Amino acid sequence: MILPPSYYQNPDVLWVSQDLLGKFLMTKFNGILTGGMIVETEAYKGPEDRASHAYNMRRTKRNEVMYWRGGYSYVYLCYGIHYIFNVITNIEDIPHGVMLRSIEPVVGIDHILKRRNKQKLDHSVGRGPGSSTQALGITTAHNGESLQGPLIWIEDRNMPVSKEQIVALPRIGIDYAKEDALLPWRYKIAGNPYASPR
DNA sequence: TTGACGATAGTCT
DNA sequence: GACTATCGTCAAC
Repeated sequence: MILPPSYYQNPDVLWVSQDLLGKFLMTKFNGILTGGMIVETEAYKGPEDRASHAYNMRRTKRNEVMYWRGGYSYVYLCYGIHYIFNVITNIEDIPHGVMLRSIEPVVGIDHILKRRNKQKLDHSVGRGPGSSTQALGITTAHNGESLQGPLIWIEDRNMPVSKEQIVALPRIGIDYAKEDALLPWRYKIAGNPYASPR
């Protein structure tokens, strides 16, 4: 089942971040279907979150998509090398989003390995936001894309993830955000080798 | 297993 | 002109 627009328009971005664990992010570009299970996410809570591109309602050409209603992709280039994929949540003009940090490759693994320039599947193939976008072929060309398909969508495949399996940790790479850098808004599935260790 | 560090380019001040 | 929601490699432990 493809997650509907109403799912993304949920007002609680922390809940969505946790609920996305165990869901399947799918892409189909040029007829090539690839996908993986989401095992690690981070929440970004727009206006009051110093770590967010939309802190204090900052609105630029780059982050415009964050102000759309939930259910669209926000993709940007980081450190000049890596594409970062986010799911936009909440209603129009409330810039909340979930960054997808790590996936466990499941569908189209041979294509994923080719994109990642790897010989065989190991834990590093989908670990980290830059790696997971590369694995699924996502670039800034897919910024502002609908998550209802046909290019990008997220499926619920009935993979149960209990509350006890979810670990909350501080987010990564946002030291500039001062006290907000300590907020435990990174979530991962405990023990899953495709998520960040520890 | 952990830690330092360079690569690289778009965006904002 | 400075900064960045990172990754892979290499060296030391």
